[in-house]
Amino acid sequence: MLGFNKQLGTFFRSLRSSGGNVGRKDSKKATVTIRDVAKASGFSASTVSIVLNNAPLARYIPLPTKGRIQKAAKTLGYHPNIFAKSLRSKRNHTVGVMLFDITDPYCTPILRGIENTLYQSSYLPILTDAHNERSRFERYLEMLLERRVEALIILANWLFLDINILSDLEKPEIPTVIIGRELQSNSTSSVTVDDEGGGYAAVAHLYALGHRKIAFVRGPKALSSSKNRWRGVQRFTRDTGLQIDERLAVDLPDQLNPNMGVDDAFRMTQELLKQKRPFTALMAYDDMTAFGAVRALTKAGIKVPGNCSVIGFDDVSSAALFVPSLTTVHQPLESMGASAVNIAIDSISSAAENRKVPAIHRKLPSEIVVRESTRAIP
Amino acid sequence: MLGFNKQLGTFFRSLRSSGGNVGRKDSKKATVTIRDVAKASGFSASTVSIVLNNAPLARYIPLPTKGRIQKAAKTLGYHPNIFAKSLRSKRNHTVGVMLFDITDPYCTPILRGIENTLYQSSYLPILTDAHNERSRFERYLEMLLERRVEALIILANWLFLDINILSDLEKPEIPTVIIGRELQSNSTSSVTVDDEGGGYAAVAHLYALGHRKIAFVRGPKALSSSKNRWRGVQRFTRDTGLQIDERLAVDLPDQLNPNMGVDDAFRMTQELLKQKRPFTALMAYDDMTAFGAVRALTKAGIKVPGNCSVIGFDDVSSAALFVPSLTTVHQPLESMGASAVNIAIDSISSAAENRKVPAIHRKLPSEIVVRESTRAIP
DNA sequence: AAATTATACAAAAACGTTTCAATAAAACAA
DNA sequence: TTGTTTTATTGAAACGTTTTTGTATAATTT
Repeated sequence: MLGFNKQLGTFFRSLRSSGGNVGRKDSKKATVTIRDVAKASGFSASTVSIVLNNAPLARYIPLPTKGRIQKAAKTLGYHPNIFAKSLRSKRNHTVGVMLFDITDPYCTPILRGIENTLYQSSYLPILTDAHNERSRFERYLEMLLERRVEALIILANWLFLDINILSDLEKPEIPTVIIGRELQSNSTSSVTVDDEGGGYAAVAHLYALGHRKIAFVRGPKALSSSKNRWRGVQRFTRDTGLQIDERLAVDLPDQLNPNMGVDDAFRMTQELLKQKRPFTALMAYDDMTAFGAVRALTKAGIKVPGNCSVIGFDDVSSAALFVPSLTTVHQPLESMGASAVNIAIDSISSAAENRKVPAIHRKLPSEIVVRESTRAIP
Repeated sequence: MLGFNKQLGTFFRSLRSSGGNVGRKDSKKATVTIRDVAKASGFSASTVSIVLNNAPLARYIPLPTKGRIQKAAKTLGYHPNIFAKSLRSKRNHTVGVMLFDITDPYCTPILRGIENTLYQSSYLPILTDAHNERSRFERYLEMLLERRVEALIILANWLFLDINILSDLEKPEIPTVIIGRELQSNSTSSVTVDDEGGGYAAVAHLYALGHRKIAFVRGPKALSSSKNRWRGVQRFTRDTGLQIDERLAVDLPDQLNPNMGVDDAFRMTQELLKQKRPFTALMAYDDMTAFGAVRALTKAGIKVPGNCSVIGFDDVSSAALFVPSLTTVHQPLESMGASAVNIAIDSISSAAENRKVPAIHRKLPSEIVVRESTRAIP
């Protein structure tokens, strides 16, 4: 606490534009530079740089010298100018994080994972949000590349990712990892969750509770996660012989706003109910969809989970708060963010050493978390 | 779509490390610099710089010259090196955004507002998240200052802000605006919402619906927003003579995790119920608190809003999705973010012109949004 | 004793900009 | 004509680092 004030105090002073270094010749200098430290310590700027960065040559510098330099740097409140540093080293310890829609609750935990892991390596994220607009994505991509971020982490949430964007990403020679969308590319890494396994586990859960008449509100057809989750369901039906009534399976419309998913799901569920085909459980594409479905069911006088079980996917933070709290397939979002950062940082250092490493594709397991919205058939 | 590929294509090429500029002498250059443009266009680097930046001197440069330089820059795919640029100009079009907990749903819309407004001015945010840890905040503060961000925007969500942090912020000579906490400081600007007015409106809404026996789950005592909202309630009681039973007013414990607010509220509401003092409405500190309260009420067999109305505060995105959807006091979060950025950018340009302007303190009105969780007394 | 190697430091050359001061030509005024 | 201003362009000096190369001195080996 106290140490902070002292430490940062001198830092601020050193950044201040009023003359910090008294007693020097004309002394109207704004910041304290490496040369100031050199003069104060009695060594040259080169030596100071070598000592302060622990460069290879620092091996030859005796301890007393190091000590004096470090002391001088500290008392002067020296902080290297990051622009000059980057200009030389071409590195800036910054990565670009590109979201497609920060409004999507799916983002937040991933962001937390990204930030936390970056922090451990003293990297800082520059955040951009494409608002689901392609042109905005491109603009941001350009801005980030101009800034020479050392890596790119792209959050492909709820994204109708067309092939072109992928190919655009191949061009820049900068480590890139995309979260939530697997590419067969060997220049862009990816971190995904096992959607198919999750879909399988979700129906399996309902099945185990005795449900046989199950309705499905699938995600938009264009979404790869939607396809994969459904593939898991189909695999389960093959494995067990469970019959799916296709008339009880509807698709959310292709649509850019993830939060509209709730309203869409609400409507689709109402239409499902209009058909008067009984079902005892409903599997939703994701949690937002599930929220919409529960709302429709409740409004129709169908109790959840009393008369109908509902299962979601994602485990967004509000899933646990919902009444009834939502049984769902948990995605390890924070880990995904962490994973992406680890891949990115590894790539950065590989590139720094001129080692070529192929793209990494990591698929994390999902895990079902049972809460109140599903119940065994009486 | 097509234009993009062409544009960015040359950009990528220009950043590539394989020799981009063929035909030059030894031609193993990694990037295309301003001198390349100079040679290609037949003018000097100075002129190129002046033209491309529209510097004051550009006034004297005839159009044909400008044209040739711009063409050369474009065909070469020249993009100025931002480090060199910043090294000279001491500006980098970057602001630091410091959150105290990104997990707090209150953050997201503000972040959206910040990002969107920055985008308009071609600024980019560096995102940090203190995880409610003081030491982490300090570390991040130092990192951001080292990077010479041009301004600081601090999101004081659910923060037990001690005086020291405030005073620390006074030191750096960099425009700073804090969201969610008003300071009397005249060096740090602030953007807040009218908590007192919101508290007043909330209780007024319940009163108008006929409720007279109202329970309160107040926020942690240390939180200024908690105090201010309660002050609004008290003002209302003075204005109307409404009686508040102090035994029906409880406080959330001081605690760092905003999402734990739900559990805390759940417990506190249960204890409220144990007292067996009847109440027909409950006003919660914020939406999270309200979620916890609804859960406790529902569990105790008390229907919301049938037997008890509940009102929240904040209007986080899940408030509308909740069943029943939550009546709450809407904070213009996105506008708050936008407002903060506008203040910050204004301050930056004032500082650039050596104009001293005092800190700005903006207080935005809140607005009640009526949904399902409140109902008139029969 | 001479030759070699290890140690300890510094000078200078980048890195890619922007900007100030200088220059030269052209235009204008006296 | 000469002197002054305006227009058009440039060389060179920063900006603050890091890194390479060079040069002493000291330590070690032959």
